[in-house]
Amino acid sequence: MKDNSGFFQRVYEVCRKIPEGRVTSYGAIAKYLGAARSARMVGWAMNSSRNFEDVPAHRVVNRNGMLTGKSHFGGSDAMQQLLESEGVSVKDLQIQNFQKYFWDPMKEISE
DNA sequence: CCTCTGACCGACA
DNA sequence: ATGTCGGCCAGAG
Repeated sequence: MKDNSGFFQRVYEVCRKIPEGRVTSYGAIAKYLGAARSARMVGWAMNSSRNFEDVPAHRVVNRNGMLTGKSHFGGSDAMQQLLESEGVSVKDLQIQNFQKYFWDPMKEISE
């Protein structure tokens, strides 16, 4: 529904819709975009997202609730700190009650 | 222009 | 249950 023909732009859009204190997985976003097998690119899109501050990549983790991309946040626990700051419990790069904080774009975003 | 890799996920042995 | 492999799109060399 946008002239953004790029796959990345769609990922950014969904990420921006992620509510504060909520997290989602790469696969969920990819699935929402209709490319569950392209989950790898979702994470990669996030890498490029560092050019766009509007994209909270720290709210995006892998399917296990693990902060796999934490290493890309400057090498520090910035990602974990951000999540905890939003009320998300994180232990050793792993989100506690991940299912509870999980935010599914497919369910929340119904267009 | 061609090749390879990348913050993943799911299937198969 | 654990380990390995393939797959998708896009950008960099």
